[in-house]
Amino acid sequence: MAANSQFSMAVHVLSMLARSKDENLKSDFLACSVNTNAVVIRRLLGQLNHANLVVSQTGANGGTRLARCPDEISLSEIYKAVDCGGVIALHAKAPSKDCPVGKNIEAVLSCLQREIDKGIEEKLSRYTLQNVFEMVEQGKA
Amino acid sequence: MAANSQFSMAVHVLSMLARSKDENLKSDFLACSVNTNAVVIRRLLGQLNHANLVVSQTGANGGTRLARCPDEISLSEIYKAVDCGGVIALHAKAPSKDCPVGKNIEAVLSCLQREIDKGIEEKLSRYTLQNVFEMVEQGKA
DNA sequence: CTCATTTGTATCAGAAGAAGTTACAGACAG
DNA sequence: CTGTCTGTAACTTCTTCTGATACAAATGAG
Repeated sequence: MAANSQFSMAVHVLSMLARSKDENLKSDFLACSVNTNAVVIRRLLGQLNHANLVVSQTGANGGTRLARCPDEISLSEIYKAVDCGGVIALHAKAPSKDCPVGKNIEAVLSCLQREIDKGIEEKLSRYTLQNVFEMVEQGKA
Repeated sequence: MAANSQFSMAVHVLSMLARSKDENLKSDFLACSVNTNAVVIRRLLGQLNHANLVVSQTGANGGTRLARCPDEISLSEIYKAVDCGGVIALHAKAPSKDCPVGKNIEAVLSCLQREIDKGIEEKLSRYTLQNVFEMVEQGKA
């Protein structure tokens, strides 16, 4: 299970919130649709809240709703909100510094990583939550 | 430790092989530079061999060398050779089919995933192993 | 032919990280 | 005040990657 199923969950949850515009949705209800635990959802919502994508409310009749209109939320914002740690993971353990390749490879790779991440965000920024929501509603990708 | 440190290791190892053109390198030696275990390297080389990027030889004086010139190996080939399972992981457990969003979200997400992967591969295909090798040699990314 | 070397795999133990669970304090509507 | 929710902490699985040991098969050297 990769670290970035977070992104999938986030888009799922946000689509649900987009669907019920101004109504507060409860973590329990969301968890049911995503087929996971309510606490997992709350942890995720915490990240989305931190990124100012959603607003939560405690207490009776509490729950969560979008902080903005769905067409003002780009997928790249969602991607950045959940920390899904890049495409290319650098070496787990640092390579040998005694080797001419090992000494420099990390710098080259992290440069490449930045460029790829930039590309992903550029691509994701073309879609809004509204777009996704509409695709889901039409039952067609 | 993400699944795609495989890609980093692969680029590292292939750079080493590019460096010592026609000489067979042993998994033990490579493991030392990458700072990992020889078996891990052999597992990785197995994938690269399967993708026709390297050629291995058993027995005394055995080892591994590139199957092609470094300027004929693009990074996107390396990316595809190691199975680093895409940027967006789909839901771990399938979402609820009773929910209008849960029912369709996976199709939309996997469509998005394909598009992003295509973008990554397009970006990676601009670089060859030769390019990386040169950057490493110059000690500059 | 025999032997030392090296890959290719299988298998298992350990580490790390994510997900699921339980529990409870704090906020808030009625 | 009471019942309902969120936010968070703490703990237990579960899964996946890595590391390690072992050994058969290949192969070059003597």
